[in-house]
Amino acid sequence: MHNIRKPPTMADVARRTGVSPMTVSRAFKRDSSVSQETREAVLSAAEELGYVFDSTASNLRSQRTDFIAVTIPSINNANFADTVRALSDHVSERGLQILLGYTNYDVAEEERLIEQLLRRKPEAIVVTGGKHTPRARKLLSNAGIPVIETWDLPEEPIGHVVGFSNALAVREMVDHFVSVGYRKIAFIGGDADRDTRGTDRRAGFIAALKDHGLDAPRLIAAGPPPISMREGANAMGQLLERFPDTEAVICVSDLSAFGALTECQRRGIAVPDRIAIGGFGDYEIGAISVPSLTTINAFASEIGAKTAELILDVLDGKLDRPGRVTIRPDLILRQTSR
Amino acid sequence: MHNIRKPPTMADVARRTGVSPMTVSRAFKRDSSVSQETREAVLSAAEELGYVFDSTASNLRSQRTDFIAVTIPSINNANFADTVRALSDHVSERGLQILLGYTNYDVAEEERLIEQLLRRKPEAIVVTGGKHTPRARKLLSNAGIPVIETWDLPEEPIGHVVGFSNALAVREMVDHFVSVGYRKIAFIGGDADRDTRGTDRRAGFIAALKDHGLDAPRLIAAGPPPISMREGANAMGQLLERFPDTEAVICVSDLSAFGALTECQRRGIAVPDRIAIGGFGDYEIGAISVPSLTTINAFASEIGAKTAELILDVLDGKLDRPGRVTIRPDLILRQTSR
DNA sequence: ACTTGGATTGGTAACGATAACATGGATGCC
DNA sequence: GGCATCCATGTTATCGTTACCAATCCAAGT
Repeated sequence: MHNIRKPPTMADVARRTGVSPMTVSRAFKRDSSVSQETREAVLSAAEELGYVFDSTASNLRSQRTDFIAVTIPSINNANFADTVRALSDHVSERGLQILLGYTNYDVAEEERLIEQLLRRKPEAIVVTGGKHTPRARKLLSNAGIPVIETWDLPEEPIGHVVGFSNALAVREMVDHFVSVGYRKIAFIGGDADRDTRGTDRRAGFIAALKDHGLDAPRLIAAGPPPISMREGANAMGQLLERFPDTEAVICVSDLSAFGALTECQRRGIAVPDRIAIGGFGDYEIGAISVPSLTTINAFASEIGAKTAELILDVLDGKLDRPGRVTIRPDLILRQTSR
Repeated sequence: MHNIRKPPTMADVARRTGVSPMTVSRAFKRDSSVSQETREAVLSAAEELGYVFDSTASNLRSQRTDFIAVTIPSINNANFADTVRALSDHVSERGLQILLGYTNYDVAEEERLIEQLLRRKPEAIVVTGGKHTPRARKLLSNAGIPVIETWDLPEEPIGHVVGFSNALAVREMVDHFVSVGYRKIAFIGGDADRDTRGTDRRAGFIAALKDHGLDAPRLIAAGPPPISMREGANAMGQLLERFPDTEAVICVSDLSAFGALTECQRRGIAVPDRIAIGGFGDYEIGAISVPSLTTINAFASEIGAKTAELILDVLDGKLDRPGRVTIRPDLILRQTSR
């Protein structure tokens, strides 16, 4: 027996409780001043009526949505997922909710997504990376809310930044590889410029080799991002055929590095004795695989946590100028390299 | 030079274009009847003013949010991510946007999340799994929107269902393992009942063994979910110590199966000659690892796609009674088993 | 010339909550 | 006791868009 009538509103709850709608509204907030007694009466009346608080009305009137908009390249990437989870955990304590979208590693898609997200009037917007279309930059600048760029250190930040230099992180690995004697070092990454962090990593690789007086002819393009295990395996196959004397390879992520490792295993090529492998991102697989992967920990969760902290500070008015949190990635040496 | 004035509204755009606000509203919709000329004039005036459409007002007045609420146990799980991505891709073509939350494998958390999501007035809500608190069930039933339970086949569905039987899927693997001669078969899964799909898989495992006249004493609890690679490796260690004569082990997911595999590799135990391993979920790692993992493909993306289809049909009024889409998981035999 | 009908545009009120201000009563302090 | 203060609650107007209905215009048909 289900009446098909309009769902109850605060006015209905108010009537039933014998108070004004305003009091009902207050009862549903955490901190507003309502007597304990009244609050309980209101809430139980609401429960009886099956009342569900209507955020849409609240959002319009109060000009607050308690949304934090977030864009990531892919929803299916453990690094970004870690960042989002940490971010979500921290801001949800304050009643803020993540509104997530993914760009598929495409700045045009990112622009569309940013526009769509801004229409929802979030309290702040977090974007992954520091490269955007001009219109996206403009939209973000004019949004009138805190903008946080992450996973990168843009030269001209739009607002706040919580990130690290992808190029420098890879350079650290190159430096180490050269210091232990590797000279013929290759890089496996995505095509062209879609994944801007991947592109930065490759650029860092080339620059680092150059500083050691080494050329970088061994660049393997593994296809359009996302570059995952399968692409890594294929790329390793190409590398072994085109440059069989390669001594070490740095991959754009642990996923491709693991794929590359398995290709070596399939071909009976000893890792690291015949070829060393380095990854990026400190994914769980790198710690567990046999042999375990040398990699770079970019502290994905910490990026999320720091971003949350920054957002809360800005919303509390505790920070009036653009914040810049620099994460220092860590080189983790494991079994796939010396 | 940044004026701190109120952001422009449709009224401002209307004034500048020399039309009524109503016409501006129409120009921002896809199909409304406005002349091409007028629409372009409105849109360019909007761009000049830096006008951003305000969904919050639209949502309230039109009583539509174009949100599809989705709950998943963990944001960091490739299976659920695949489902959400497919779902998102299909519904976004119709202007619908995913509003995602995660429950951390906890029904109490799920209840809180469902309540929070429903306040946002989504057009439909998709939940993972078929086990909920009584209050969560009630909230969903009374929400007045389509409810879709996924990744499970609940006995008493709340509304629509797009899923499969976790127990039957595992049974298929058990049947195969028995048919090729394994008898001493173990199961690695999470503690107790938090991950209800994991629990169903274990129950299916026990029931299947029983039907073959076999006992199931080899149940290894790998800790609270999520059970990932590390937990799988630890559990395999326990298994090898407590039941060294085990011939095969079925793991609650490919992640734990891979962890288990690596533990064998570390201990020099031959897979599958000394012990066979089966996983669940057909994660990429299972196809790439050496040896590759025998697993069950539950068609995560297809669940998302079918869910999207179902939602669109219901919203279009093409489906008036509860839909039930049953996915048939596929046993994939690879190198970790006969 | 006059009606008919489709296409385009406008006017008005309303969605359901809450910000801002007001009020009545209890409490505290000198 | 008198006045300031605080607490709990009420009143009114409003957030920005769009549903609903009305009006206008022009082309086509009789």
